[in-house]
Amino acid sequence: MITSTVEDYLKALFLLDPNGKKRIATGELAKATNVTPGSATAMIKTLAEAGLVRHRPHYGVQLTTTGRNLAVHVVRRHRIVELFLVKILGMDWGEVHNEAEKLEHAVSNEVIERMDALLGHPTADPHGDPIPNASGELPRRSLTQLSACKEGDHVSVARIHNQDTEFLKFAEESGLLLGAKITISSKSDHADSITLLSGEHKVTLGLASACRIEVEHA
Amino acid sequence: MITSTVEDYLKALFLLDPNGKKRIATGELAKATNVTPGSATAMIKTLAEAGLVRHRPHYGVQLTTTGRNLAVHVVRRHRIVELFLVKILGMDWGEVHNEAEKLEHAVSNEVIERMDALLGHPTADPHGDPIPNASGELPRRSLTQLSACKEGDHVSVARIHNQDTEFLKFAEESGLLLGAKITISSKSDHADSITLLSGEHKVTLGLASACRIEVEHA
DNA sequence: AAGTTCCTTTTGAGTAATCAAAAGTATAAT
DNA sequence: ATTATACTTTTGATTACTCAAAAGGAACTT
Repeated sequence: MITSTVEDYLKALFLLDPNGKKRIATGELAKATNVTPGSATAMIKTLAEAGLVRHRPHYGVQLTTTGRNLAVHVVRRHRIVELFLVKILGMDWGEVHNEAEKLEHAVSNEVIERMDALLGHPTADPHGDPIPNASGELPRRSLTQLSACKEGDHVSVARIHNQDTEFLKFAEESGLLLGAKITISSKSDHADSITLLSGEHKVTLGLASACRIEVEHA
Repeated sequence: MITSTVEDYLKALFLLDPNGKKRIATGELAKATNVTPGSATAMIKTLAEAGLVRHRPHYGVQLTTTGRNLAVHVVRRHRIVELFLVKILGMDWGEVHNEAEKLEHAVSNEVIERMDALLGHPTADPHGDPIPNASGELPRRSLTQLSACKEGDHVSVARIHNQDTEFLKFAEESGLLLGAKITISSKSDHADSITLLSGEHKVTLGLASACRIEVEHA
């Protein structure tokens, strides 16, 4: 049986490289799963023995097709649960991530499919992250990082992939909600910041934060 | 931190004796938790060290106040989740038990309270089992075991505490749903059976099954 | 080419749970 | 009082993780 720990490692690998093209370093995986590098090495070995990853020592690790398939379903469960908690139970979008971290390992397929139907087969979770469908395919949208926008651009917020509760609270207060129409008022690579107009709000973000926000050109 | 295994043991002890008056034998606990007696002994020791149970070797084990309190909240989570799965997600009452066995360890208090509110603060789950309130108090109803009814009694089904999916399917097909009005048409202690009328259905049950059904006198 | 740095892997040890089987205890039966 | 039975506890081993710290490998400088 697949343990929830294994699911967490697979999910981490998937999120570090959704396309499965890159090789992931042990240290990267360790950081993503909050364990020491030694623990990651040990787990990589068992994942490789189970045929869930390919590994070449001192080089990197990559999901196999089997591994990716399992991972994508963990992500599906996570995102459907998140949306469910927000839409049906009325929870705050900033607090559902941690909740979903636990539930993604406990909800059955049956429950997920019922939630999915109740939600009308959604394609994105409350943060705008795409929800893989039941076959494990990710819906494709062409989004741009906010940090890559030019002065004068009119765009709408489509995704905020930052799970930090405090940041999400700030984003909400600044009117940076999903679907919000914003205008880039200025951008400075020297100052490492971007300023935008969102309704009546004038917000300045560092580029590090801005690249975690994705937008859609109107 | 309390592991989900510990929660399972506490819950089992609670369900074996909801009033906390009896001493539970190691073997009973082992059977309820599906482990070998040796495993139960080992766990009892760690529970006792954590102050969750009182134990006298070769005599029996009993929940402490702390242990009972934790247990009753596990049961609350379980039953609210069950009702939620049936009422909100439209699942079959026969299949939600196993689902809830996993979810009871994963849902937070926050989620449970929201489910509870959405369901209108229910007092019983889909099997008629009482749902403890947020303070851990069990609602009290005066129910009678179906096996203790006399010929001619008019009663209504209030609780079916048998988690076996097959039995629940049979009960449903026989019209033995919660709230169903039934009449005891005959009872034989020799034949170890009871026959009753439920709508147009005439059903005969063994007393072993009949004592797992509780009824309310009209 | 040698050295330094950074990262990865190995090693050894610990925790939480499990089981099978041996050893021990209490109760009931003779 | 002894024995048998039935249950409980102990023991020793296993699995699935974890960490800290030692050892090893790859790559960049100089």
